[in-house]
Amino acid sequence: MQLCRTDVYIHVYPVRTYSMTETPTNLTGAEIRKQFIEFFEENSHTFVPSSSLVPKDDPTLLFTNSGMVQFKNVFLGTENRPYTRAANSQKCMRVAGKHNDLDDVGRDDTHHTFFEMLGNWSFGDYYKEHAIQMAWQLLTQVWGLPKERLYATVFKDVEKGQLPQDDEAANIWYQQPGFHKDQLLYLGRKDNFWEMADRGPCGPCSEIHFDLGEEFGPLTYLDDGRVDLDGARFVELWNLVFMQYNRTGENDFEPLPATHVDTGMGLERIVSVLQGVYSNYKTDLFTPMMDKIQELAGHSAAERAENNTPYRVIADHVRGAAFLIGDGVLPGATGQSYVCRMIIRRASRFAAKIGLDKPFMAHVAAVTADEYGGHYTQLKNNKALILSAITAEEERFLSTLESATAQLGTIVADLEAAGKTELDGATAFDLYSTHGLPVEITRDILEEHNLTVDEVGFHEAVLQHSLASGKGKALGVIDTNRQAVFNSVLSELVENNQVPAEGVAYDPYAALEVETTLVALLKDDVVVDSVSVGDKVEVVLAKTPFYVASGGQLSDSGSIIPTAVTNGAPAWEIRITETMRPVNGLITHVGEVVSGAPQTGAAVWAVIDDERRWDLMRNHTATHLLHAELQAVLGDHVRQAGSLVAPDRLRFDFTHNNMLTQDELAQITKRVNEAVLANHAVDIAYKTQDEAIADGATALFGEKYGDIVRTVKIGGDTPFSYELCGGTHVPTTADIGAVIILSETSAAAGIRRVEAISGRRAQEYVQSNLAVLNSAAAYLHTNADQLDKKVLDLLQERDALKKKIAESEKANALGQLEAVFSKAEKIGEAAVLTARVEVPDAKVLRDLTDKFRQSTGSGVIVLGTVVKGRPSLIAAVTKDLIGTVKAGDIIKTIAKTIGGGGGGKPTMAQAGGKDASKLDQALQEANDLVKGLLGS
RNA sequence: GGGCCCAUGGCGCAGUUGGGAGCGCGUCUCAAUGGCAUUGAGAAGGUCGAGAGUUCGAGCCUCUCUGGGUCCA
Repeated sequence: MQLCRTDVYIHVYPVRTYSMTETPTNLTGAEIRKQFIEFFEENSHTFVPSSSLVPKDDPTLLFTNSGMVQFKNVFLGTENRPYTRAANSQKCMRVAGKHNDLDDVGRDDTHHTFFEMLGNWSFGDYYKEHAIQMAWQLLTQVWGLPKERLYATVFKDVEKGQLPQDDEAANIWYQQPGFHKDQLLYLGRKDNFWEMADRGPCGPCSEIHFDLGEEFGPLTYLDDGRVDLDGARFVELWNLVFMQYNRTGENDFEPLPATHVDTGMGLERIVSVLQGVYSNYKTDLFTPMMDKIQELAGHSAAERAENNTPYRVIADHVRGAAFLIGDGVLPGATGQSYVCRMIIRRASRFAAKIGLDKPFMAHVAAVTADEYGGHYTQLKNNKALILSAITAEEERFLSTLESATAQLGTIVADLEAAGKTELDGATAFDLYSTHGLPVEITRDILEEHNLTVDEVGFHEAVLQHSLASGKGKALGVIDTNRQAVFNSVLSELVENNQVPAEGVAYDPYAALEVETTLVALLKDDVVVDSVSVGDKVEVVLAKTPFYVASGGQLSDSGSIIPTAVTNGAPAWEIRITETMRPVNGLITHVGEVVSGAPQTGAAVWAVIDDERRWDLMRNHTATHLLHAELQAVLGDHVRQAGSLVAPDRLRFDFTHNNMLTQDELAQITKRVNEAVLANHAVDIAYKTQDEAIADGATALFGEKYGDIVRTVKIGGDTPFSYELCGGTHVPTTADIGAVIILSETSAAAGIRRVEAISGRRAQEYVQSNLAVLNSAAAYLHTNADQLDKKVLDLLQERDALKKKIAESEKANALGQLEAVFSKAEKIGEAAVLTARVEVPDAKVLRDLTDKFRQSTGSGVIVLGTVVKGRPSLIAAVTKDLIGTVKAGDIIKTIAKTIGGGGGGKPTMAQAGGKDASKLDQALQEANDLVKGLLGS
């Protein structure tokens, strides 16, 4: 298997002459990318397609930020690939975390959010000599870069003097044909030593720098007389990393069993050098988008030149957003999705500066998709989605701005009314953090009113907000200690031959129980030999039938019991609730010891809960049917955007802009159930990724494909569902039973969510709902199919009766009032009435007081009643009297008498209490009180 | 993962130490005009996101949850 060659064949391309300023190459960016890959293919490298921008199974990274990300586990020794030499052009994103270039984008010619990194790799194959040799040949012979302008750096441990200086690399450089020996420099750890993390594989590196020439200024020199490569006239082209150590401690470097090469060269940069344009944005990687922006803005060449920054920002960000959406990252509020939103909004802001204040980016994104779709097919395949998602985000941003701007409008009015000239920082920040109004826009609007923002206060608010947010654990970051524990567990097990070199044997597709060995036990992340009842543990087995949650399907649950039987029963049992893959190659079973004392080394049965597993399989296959029928009924724009396969339900998110109609839902349900009844075989096959895609299998977003993929096909030779999928499925579709869609909702902008049940749950659901329906029909003396009409009739009847009762009660109460009106006394001009009435609720009491106030020009009324055993009081005063007597005051006083409280406005107040027997007393008090007030 | 904001009729919104659920647009009916645009009069339409709590009383206060917005990680 090992493809270890010592005689490196270097393919010789025809020599190309090249002179920097006079005749730059006419190669396009796409051709340069292609030549890079072909050059290394000719040198026995395997072309490995770029992995997704979203690193799978790597919670420490938000985005793929260099070419080696997809090979990380190969370097760590936990993953094997069928090749030892690889080359690719990797999609990268640097907008978050340690590498964050966002604020620099647009200000200069070299920074990007999204970029491509060319690289070649050796996994225990060739080393320094051939890596340098091939790099030199590609740059000088194939691409014809002038040798006198190329500088190389190698490692010297100037900081600590601990590691040997890399004379080996230096000597190789000296041997390269035409290399200028005085153009080699030794640099320290900061520049020329590469580490993946604090611990792990690392080694010296060698960088190749290019001298742009005199027009970028004179050569500058360091104190010791060496040329300063950080000077303005140099660009770093290529970094060759030579991995040879495993760092095990602060000062401990052990030699790796095999040495590796990892190189990286920014595509945009090498293209700008080869095309002789000195700005990444002037290469043909960007000019088509820049031209489109100019066309949309209607600018002249001079206007375009004046607005270089907005042009660069828009071109970069739209390109980045297109690639993100192509990899399934839609604009949203968290994680990667937020970054996608952020760059679209940032572009929108800069677009406004050049008059593009309506959604327009889809036109630019279309150019990106066309230009890059040849090499990156996901751009071509998802073009419609990319365009619609970008437009939707622009629209959302514009409407957010509109409502936030309106809010700022009232704030401005208040400021001006108060005669202030400055908006406080907290408010400015609140407009941003709560309502999404960027502070730049706030400043612009304030400026129009000759107002300013308190910048100091604003920055303080930013800091506080960031501090408050940082306290929460960052998204899914596994702490490195835990990872180290699991890595050492795995390597020890492999070393002792307790698990195979490629890790724990994983086969969730065959038997539901297997006989194996318990090879490790962990409690609180510490390896232990035995555990006891009640302990929460993690169990490692040599092989496992337990499914590890992935692709939306949840883990299996089950038991681990010893094969040895004591007194007719297993000596112990561990209940497993979840399985995990903390590091590649290692699978842990998370659970609790329910009996006995399990020990490492025991021969065991690993037994899955089979009914639950069948529920999962039914729901997973049902998900595939649903996906296929959604696409068939709604159209080809339907793409999976998330999926949950649980034992009791399935949830499927997909891209679609409108709510589904009842008709569509009915049709989809019908078709899915027809597919179930047709009893199609579910065919599982393993093939290469290329074969599967060529065969018509649906590749989902964000999948990291190995070289061999698992395909799930339903419908025989003319399949209607054909997906790449690692999940577990029923053998034939009739095993699913009925599929019932329970709900259809919105999951996010442009994404609908369907929830459904199948199998046992569907059966229970139908049975229990039918029971309810039938008993309801029986109560109403009708049949189930007439029930809805009957209920409607009853509701109408009920409403009519309620209305009638309310009217008659009100009439009755008014009648009472007329009867008590006569009891009203005259105190001066004012009529005073306190009375007890019988009414159904407090609302009628209010109606009565209204009636009183309407019929007497001036007066005070206090009414009392008892509703459901509790006393209730109301007082009302006509407006002319509220200077003398206030309804609220009366109520507050007399409410105490009935053991309650109350209040209200001067004209009307209410109270409730507990002691109904004191109601008459309270009314008498009210009468005395009012007379007293009016009399005085 | 954390901070803040929002949720009231079909839509857009108001609702002021807790005490009458309202406005505009739209819908329906009637009238004016030969008809339409339109105008006038009237009507229907709301579990105030869900649940719990405090209170005599909650759209309003407290807590939990759900959905949406927004920023930070």
